[in-house]
Amino acid sequence: MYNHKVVEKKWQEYWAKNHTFKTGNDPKKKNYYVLDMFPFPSGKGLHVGHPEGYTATDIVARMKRSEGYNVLHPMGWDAFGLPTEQYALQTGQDPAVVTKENIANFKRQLNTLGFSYDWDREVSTSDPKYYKWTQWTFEQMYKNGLAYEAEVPVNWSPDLGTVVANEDIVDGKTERGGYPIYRRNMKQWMLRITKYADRLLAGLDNLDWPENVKEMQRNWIGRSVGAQITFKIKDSDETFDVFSTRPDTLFGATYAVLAPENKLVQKITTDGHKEEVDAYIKQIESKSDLERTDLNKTKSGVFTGAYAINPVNNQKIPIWIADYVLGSYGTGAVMAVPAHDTRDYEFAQKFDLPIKAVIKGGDISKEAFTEDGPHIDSDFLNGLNVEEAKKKIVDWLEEHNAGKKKVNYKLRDWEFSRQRYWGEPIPVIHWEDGETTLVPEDELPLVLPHATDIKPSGTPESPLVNLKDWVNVVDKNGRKGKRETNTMPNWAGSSWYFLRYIDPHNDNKLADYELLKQWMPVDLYIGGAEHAVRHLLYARFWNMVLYDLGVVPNEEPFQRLYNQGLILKDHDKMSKSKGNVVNPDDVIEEYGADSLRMYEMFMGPLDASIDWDDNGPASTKKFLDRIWRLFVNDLDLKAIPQENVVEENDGTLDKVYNETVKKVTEDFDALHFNTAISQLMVFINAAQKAKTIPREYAEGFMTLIAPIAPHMMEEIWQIYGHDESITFAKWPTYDPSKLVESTVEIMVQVNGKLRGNFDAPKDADKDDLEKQALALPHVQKFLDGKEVKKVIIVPNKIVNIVAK
RNA sequence: GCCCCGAUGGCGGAAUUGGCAGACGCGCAGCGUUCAGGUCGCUGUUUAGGUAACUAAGUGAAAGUUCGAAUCUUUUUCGGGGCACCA
Repeated sequence: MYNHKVVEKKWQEYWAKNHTFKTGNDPKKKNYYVLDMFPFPSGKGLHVGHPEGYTATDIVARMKRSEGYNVLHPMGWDAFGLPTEQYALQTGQDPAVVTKENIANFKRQLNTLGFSYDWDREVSTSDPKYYKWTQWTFEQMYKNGLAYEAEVPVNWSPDLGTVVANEDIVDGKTERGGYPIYRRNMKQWMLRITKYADRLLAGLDNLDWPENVKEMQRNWIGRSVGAQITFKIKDSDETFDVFSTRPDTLFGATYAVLAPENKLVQKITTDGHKEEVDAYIKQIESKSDLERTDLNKTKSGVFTGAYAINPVNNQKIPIWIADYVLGSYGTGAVMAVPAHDTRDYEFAQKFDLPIKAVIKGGDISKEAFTEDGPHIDSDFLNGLNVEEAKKKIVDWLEEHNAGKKKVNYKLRDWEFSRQRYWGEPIPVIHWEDGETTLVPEDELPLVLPHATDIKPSGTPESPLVNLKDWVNVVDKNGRKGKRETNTMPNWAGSSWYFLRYIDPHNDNKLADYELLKQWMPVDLYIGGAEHAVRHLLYARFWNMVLYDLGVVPNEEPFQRLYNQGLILKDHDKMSKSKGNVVNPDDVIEEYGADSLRMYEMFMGPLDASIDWDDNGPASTKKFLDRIWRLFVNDLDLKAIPQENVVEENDGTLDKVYNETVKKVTEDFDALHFNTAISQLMVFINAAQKAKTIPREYAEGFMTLIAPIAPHMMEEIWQIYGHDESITFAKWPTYDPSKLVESTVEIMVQVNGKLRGNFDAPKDADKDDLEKQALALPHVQKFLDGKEVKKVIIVPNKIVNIVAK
């Protein structure tokens, strides 16, 4: 009887000992790079969601090896990060030690699943040999003006003791922990990702990615085209710019609004309104972002007492401040056209500001009219529709030096500083004379010093500030300086790990250019949809920067991307607090890794979120046991092939075998594992009924299913007398001539309803088919008393008789 | 509020181009094996009527296009995901 505990261990040891999955480098073969999103090694270990994507890539990797490719299938660790630091803090441990333990546990678990990783290429983002190159890339960015320090409004989380990036905020709260965030001005390291906005947008078009992920990135980048318009302030030399996608409505601007944080506010507010304005600003500042959005269910704002001059008609319009105008987008100021913008309309209604229609259509006594129509009351724009008017007004603005065409993005520069300990030190020194320099390249890596007190400082400094010996430096001229104490976010290390796998031990370069050229871009990248924006946008940006530096050969790193779905329990996400977590260790113990792998692939489409069925692994185990009994005769001393597996082929299984080879090959390539497995079951059902099974077909079947259930297939392969691992067994091919039969079944319909069928030779004459169909007694019954109007014949499929 | 995706038996899901709806598996029922249970093998399983052949209905709902619709079009309901004052 098959014992998964013994056999799986046996082959896992065999693969490790023989380095079976060492990346091939045969120049005669083509290369294939199949990549998993590497995990964050948390203390909880793997849950059953991890193996889903990992099994999918493993199947593809094993299939490609069999098809004769050099395959790169690596694994590593996204090892820096806040959760480890918090856990270490709570339990009084060193994050480095915790990380090491967690990695060991993850690696053990991955190995019990039988994944075919090339462990000689393992990387960890917290390894100084690795983050040397994270720091090196940062320095290149700094030298090229892509990394800079700035006093910017940031998302401060007092609970996490650090700022977080815009990308890390969900529903106004931190993505990790769900803590409130507050706007606060802080000096931060920033990466100029906005410079790449257009390329990040354009590059999406040629990628084989899920459409929704592309759409999310497009929305995140948020490109919009409009005009920047300059307004003068009445009785003042000051001016301000607004951005608008609807410059054509300029004649309908009846007031202007500045963001409360706009610096101009203090300058222009008149004495009579100062108190009110200051009170409003103060109220806004004390609220978290979430409260601010709640607050804004109804509009709020105050008048500054100042007026702006509309450049197109020299009318004076009041300037208000309101927090529905964001300081961080566009120019932090808008011209308000209440007649044709719903937000401005709501505001004008509340504060009784004038509403002036400049486009015909709609009823502005009820709501804003935002659709297209001819312009009215707009001087030289009258009669034009929106598109024409936009062009004309931009020309006019440029002619009169009052504005210009402008493209704006929602994307903002990447906030790159974290006030925490467990991350890559930013390799920068601030000198007493105000100069800022990089740590020289030949001194990299700048190693994160060991620290015992890693409590967040609650200030813009990280816990590193307490390590005086490390922080304080003196140069050769006796000039004193302090090291940057902020660390990088853990998105840094994960933005380029796929490059390091290609040349993981290189001490002189991030990776060898020639090797990168051989392997990049990644052919297939599978991971969770939660990384649709952040990781995938950062990684594309990082790779583009390296591309511009001539370090990597491709602008886009991931050619084909796929998101696996979630595995649910009782129609809900698995989580410790709900107590519905399934541990893969338990499933492997009871049913074996092969059964778990197969079940997760058989559940349904890879990208669907599906409920975990507790007896799912039992059902795939049952199927695997059937395969074992069909092919293997267990004798007391030794297992041998079953005697009905023979050298001769009686032809019974020709069709189903060739169909199986075709369907499984195509389905694996398309990542349709659930239907591939059902076809493998169809073959076994047929083989079980057959008197004999040709050895060629038996072994071909083993090769097809080995990527899903590698342990058992290695064992059977060995029983069938092979000395080598099934890993490199040649992938079977099919004979198309065996797929078609000489006779086909023709379905007969009367008025579209199925009434009978008959067998006919393939590609039979249409007239014959019609005659035979009409002659069927059952069909005759339905034609009784009716006149045949028309007969439609689909060759080799259907005859439809239309009768009345 | 806006954008995207989806809805098929008791359950998970199959169904190239519009052409036999429900592959494959789970579950359930019956029979055999077994002292018994489990395993294993066989049979049945969309619903209604009928011993059966067969008939009728049937892919969230309503309408449409077509000889023919799970598949295409329109409207609508529900579910999931994303964005959310982005001017």
